[in-house]
Amino acid sequence: MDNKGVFDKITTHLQKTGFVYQGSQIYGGLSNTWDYGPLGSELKNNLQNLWWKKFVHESPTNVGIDAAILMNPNVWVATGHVTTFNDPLIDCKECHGRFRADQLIEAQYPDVDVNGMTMDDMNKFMSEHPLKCPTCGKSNFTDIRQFNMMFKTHIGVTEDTKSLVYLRPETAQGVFVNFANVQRTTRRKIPFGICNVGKAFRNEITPGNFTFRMREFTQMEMEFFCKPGTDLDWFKYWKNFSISFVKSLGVKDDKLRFRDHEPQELAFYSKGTTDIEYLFPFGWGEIWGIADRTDYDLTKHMKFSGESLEYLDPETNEKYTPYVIEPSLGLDRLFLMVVTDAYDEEVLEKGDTRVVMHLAPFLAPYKVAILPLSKQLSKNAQEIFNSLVPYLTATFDETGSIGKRYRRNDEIGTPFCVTYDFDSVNDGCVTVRERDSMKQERIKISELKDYLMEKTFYK
RNA sequence: GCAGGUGUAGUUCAGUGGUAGAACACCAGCCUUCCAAGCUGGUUAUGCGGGUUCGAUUCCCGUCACCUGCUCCA
Repeated sequence: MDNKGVFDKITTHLQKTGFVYQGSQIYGGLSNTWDYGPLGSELKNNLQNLWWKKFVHESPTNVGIDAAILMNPNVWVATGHVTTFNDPLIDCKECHGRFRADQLIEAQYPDVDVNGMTMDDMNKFMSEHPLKCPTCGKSNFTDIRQFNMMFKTHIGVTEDTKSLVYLRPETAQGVFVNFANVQRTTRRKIPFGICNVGKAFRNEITPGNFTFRMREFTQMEMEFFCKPGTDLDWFKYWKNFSISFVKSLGVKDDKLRFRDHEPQELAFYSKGTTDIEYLFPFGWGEIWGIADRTDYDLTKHMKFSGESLEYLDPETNEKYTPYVIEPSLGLDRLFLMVVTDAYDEEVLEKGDTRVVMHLAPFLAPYKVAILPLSKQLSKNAQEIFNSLVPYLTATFDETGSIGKRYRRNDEIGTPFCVTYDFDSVNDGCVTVRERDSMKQERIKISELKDYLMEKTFYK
């Protein structure tokens, strides 16, 4: 089977089993929006909580915040998002190809400095200097149209420019504008990090590959503030910390790699960026970007807000603007990586196949399935279910043969199946069947909770 | 946004200008009682909106979604 076929199977499986649904499905859908179903939302929450545990709870330096999606529009003026990310697009009227005007001018007139040109400048330049279409070679373009990747909306009832606000294109700025608040209220000393999780919105021209590139997505970001000059050491530290977190989720080592950005592809704010990439069926894809953002953001916010965001080192009395290391992670991509890596079709001895999601137990939507061997035993099995759910996510299934119910749970990644049989009534034991090995062992019902919690705990 | 392709049960596929079929899945009952068994019964579909026609799931137009390629991706 080719890679495309594999990815199709995985995305179909996710939709069939209730991990992910197409958005607004009964209305014919809405392009590239996806809803997480009962299983998917559990898995997504698990990933988010583990990240929070590692980066906030277990960290001696870091704290977390939950910043608003809507921000004062001047935030995005300060960061350059309003001006810099207006892509000047033109279409070739002959072959309908679409291009960025600045890139065409730069390529065909290398002596011209396009960075200083406004949209009007470029339109004027094009009328005097014909541009050739790279595809068909003709010179017949539309006027330049601006394309900004930020979603716009309005506060209040009138849709005038005064009330214009943007949906944040990244969660990072919610941290930067709160840098001084957090530092003061938590009495943090540099170095320390602030973590923020939430939705971000980018009006991409072409999203795609299922949930890999969406217009609405969840970012998990940390901004780690450190003294200038120590930034490279911290960059290495958080790069290694991040990759070890990804590896702890149980994905295959040979499908992970670091990729350093070439100098010319670095974002305007970044001194250096490394991506952690995963080998998806459609190719290597970025999961996590670790960037040295220098003092770019704080400096800009000081300039545009007029507020000081400098840090006074209480020991040396030195005053400086901190540098920032940013490990920035797409939760939806982490999710897609985990489920892609876990999906497997096994051929069994009898020649039939089973679909198995080899999810790490601590990630599984359900840690355990409670299965009465017969419907006559449902009442007792239900009591076991009730006793476990305060501690673990569990599911209960009494329909179909026992083998069928094992398969159903294999398909959604449930690591343990507990069968209550006719002997259980007398000996107080149940059969615990493990997903990956298909091995079974008898466990006392009184010890079941501790047994399962131990086996499904993230360390 | 452009070009090409595709839309029929939950899934995979048939089929037709005149009552839309199957397999698997799902539900119920019987049977069975630790890895997709069997029997019986049952639920569920022509993406949406127009047009042509006596009649459209089928032909035409539009729209929406998906796939492939291009453009884009802080």
